[in-house]
Amino acid sequence: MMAYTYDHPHPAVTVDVVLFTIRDDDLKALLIQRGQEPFEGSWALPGGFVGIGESLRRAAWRELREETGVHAGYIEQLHTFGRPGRDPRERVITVAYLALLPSDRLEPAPASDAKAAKLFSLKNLPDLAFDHANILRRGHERLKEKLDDSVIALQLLPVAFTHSELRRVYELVLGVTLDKRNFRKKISALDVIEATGEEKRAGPHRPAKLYRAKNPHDVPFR
Amino acid sequence: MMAYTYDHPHPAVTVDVVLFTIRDDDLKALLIQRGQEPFEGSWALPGGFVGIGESLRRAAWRELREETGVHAGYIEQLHTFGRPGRDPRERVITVAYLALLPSDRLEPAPASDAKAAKLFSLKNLPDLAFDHANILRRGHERLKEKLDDSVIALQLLPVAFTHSELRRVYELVLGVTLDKRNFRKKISALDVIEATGEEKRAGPHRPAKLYRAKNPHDVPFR
DNA sequence: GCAAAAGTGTTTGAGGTACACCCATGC
DNA sequence: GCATGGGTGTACCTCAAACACTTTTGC
Repeated sequence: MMAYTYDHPHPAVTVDVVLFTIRDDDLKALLIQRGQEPFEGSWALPGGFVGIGESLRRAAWRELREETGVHAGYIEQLHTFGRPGRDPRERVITVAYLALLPSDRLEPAPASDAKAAKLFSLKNLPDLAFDHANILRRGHERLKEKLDDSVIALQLLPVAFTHSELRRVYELVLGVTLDKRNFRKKISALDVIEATGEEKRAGPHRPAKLYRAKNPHDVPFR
Repeated sequence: MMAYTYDHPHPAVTVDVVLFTIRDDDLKALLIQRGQEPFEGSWALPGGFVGIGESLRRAAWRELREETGVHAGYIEQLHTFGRPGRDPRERVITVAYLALLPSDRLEPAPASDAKAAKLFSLKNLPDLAFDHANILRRGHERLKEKLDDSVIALQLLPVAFTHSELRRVYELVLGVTLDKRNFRKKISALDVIEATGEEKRAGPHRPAKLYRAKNPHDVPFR
């Protein structure tokens, strides 16, 4: 067993990932069931220790992949949580990340030291380990803030999507209902999507036009 | 000499503080001159290692005080910077804080392992150690963002201030000039300041009414 | 009296909100 | 033919931006 020695005490540094997606007409967060103490068996955010030569963002991306099989699309730093005592083992400072992924690119597959990886509706969350409930809440708040002044909603949709689907993202994240016509006007003013020319038939009603992001920069890592 | 041993490598965790104030009709940042390697003699943000049982915010506040003699008023977490190699000694992850203080409550007094502590105009910054130039830039960006949708500007003013002084804070931080009448209307709509009844005489012109924050919560730690 | 900043309203344009009907389809 | 969601336009209101003159003082 290797040992690492320092002349002053060092906290441990972890990353944790709040990943949101939309599935079954619901905003969901990806959680894992811990396979180790502390909090063995509890649900928690995917995350883990930062490698000593690894960037924080890369660690977040790696831990998410290792514990859930999910390759994050969009990912941004959220906040750093370091209250002494938040981890019963030792002083642990965690850098939280917010990640978004369209449901069609997400199939949880528990691995590493997770017993299970599952999507949970925000309306029906289990108790979470550590201070993860708080981190998740902050992730949701950040997502709401960003939705208003950016095209981040495209990160939660497949490559081609209908206007209704886009509007539904806003409604689910913000927890409101939006006027169809006003929403079209707003999106049109942003000038960030364009019709693909295709249509989507989905039931006994007029088919919906499909759209895509105009600027590939709005949908990185795709 | 004590030694601290762990079974996997731990990065060091520091805090760094971007403190802004307004002095001599200019937006200034507080910097220290390093008294130790690495970057001995270089200018840098005040900051240092987080105590093993100390919260991040408290560490930021303490390091600022120890290195510059300044007791921060407003302080909020900015971002965490952890690129491997940003510190030549070892892996160091730093949690940056944004702090604001009215000039009348700030008298830099170098201490601890700083050779000097001084305010620098943002227009005339020296080269900075580590990635501190980048952190400082992010601090300024955050300050600009927050100015628009909060009453944070009050953190940069003395208890009583004139309308012109308040407007000048916005102008200096945002780097624009603002219309006197429109600005009054905007502030009035926010409903966060009230006249003290006093006036300020400052030269061969009509005296200006003095104002203060209505809600003490807008000026915490004062 | 003159120089200097304080103080004060109105007009205009843009953007957000409220609101109702026809269209194309599957069954 | 009917139920279902897709698609469209107008009126109103609020807020941001442009813009000029009078007031009070120190010298």
